[in-house]
Amino acid sequence: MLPIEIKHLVDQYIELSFSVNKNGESLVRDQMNDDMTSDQHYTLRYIYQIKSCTPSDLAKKFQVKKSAITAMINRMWKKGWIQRTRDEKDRRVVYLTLTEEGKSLYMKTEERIHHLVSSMLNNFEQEELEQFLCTYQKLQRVLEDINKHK
Amino acid sequence: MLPIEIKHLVDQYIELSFSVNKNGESLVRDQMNDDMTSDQHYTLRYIYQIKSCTPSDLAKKFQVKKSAITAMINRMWKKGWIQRTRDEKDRRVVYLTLTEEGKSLYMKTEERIHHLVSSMLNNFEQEELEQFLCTYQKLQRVLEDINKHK
DNA sequence: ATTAATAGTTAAATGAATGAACTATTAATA
DNA sequence: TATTAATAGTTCATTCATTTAACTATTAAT
Repeated sequence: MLPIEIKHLVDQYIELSFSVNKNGESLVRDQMNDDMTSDQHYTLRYIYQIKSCTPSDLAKKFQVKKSAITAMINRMWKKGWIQRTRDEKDRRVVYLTLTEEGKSLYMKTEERIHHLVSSMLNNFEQEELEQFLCTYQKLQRVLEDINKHK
Repeated sequence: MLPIEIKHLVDQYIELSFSVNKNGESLVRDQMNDDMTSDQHYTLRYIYQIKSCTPSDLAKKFQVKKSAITAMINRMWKKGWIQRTRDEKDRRVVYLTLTEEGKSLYMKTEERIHHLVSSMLNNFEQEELEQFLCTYQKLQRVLEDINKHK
C-alpha cells in the first residue's frame, strides 16, 4: 500500500464501519419482537447453529467476560428460551441448548432478518458482492488474529 | 443476482458482519482510556469533525432516542469534555462543542485507533482495499436510504 | 495431599437505551 | 391575536449489558 494514500483510506474505513454498524444495528433491532434484543437474537443464532455450547464459548464469540454471559443467559432462561445442562464427566461445565420455544422464536426472527439483508444485497451485482465478501472474509481473519495474539 | 446463490451470500454477510463487528469493537475498546467508552469516543469524534452540533443531530447519527443522547452528554459534560450553549435566536436549541480537554483527549485516542486500523488495512493491496471501500460505501448509502424511508 | 487452574456464578457499580411525562419555546392557523 | 401544533431538549423509572472482584465447585498438576 502506498503510504501517501493510507490516511485517507483509514479515515474512510473508520467512518464507513461506524455508519454501516449503527444503521445496520438499528434496522436489525426493528426486526426483533418487543421482548428481545439483538444481542439475545445473536445468542439464539449461535446456539442454534452449533446445537450446544458453553458459556465460555459464548464469551469468546462475543468478546465479553463470562459474567456478562451469565447475566444474558439468565434473562433468556427466565423467558424459557434456553436450557442449562451439567456435563456428567466434568461437572464444572454447563451446556446451553435452545428450548423448542427458543428455536421457533429464533427461526421467525431470523427469517425477517434474512429478508432485510436480501433486500440490501439485492442492490449489488453478484460479482461485486462476491468480491466484497471475499475481502470482508480476509478482514475477519485479520481481526480474529489480532484478537487472538493480544 | 442469481436467486439460487442468495441464501448463501446472505448467510455469509450476516456471519461476517457480526464477527467483524464484535472483534473490531473489542479492539477499539482496548485503545480507550479507562475513563471512556467507545460510544463516548465516537461522540467526541463526531463533534470534533463537525465542530458543533445539537443533541438531535447526534440522535440521528447514532440512531437512538434523544433521551439516550442527553444521558451520554451528561456523563461527558461531568468529565469536562463537552460544553452546552443555547442558541440565542431559537432558545429551544442547544449547541454541543468540545472543551480543550475534550479535543486533546479525542486526538490522543484517535491516534491509537488510526494506528490499529492502519495495521489491519496493511494486510491488503491498495487496489483490493479501494474496491472494498467502494462497495462498502454503496452499502452505507443503501442502509442510510432504508433507514430514511422507514 | 496439597496446590493450580478452570468453569461458572454472584453482587455491586456503571453505562446505554427506551418510553412517557414534562418544560420551554417557536410555528401554524382559525 | 389567541389558541393550538410542533419542536428541542430534559427528567425519571426501568431494563439490559458490561466489568471487576470475590466466591463455589470441580478437575488437573506436582
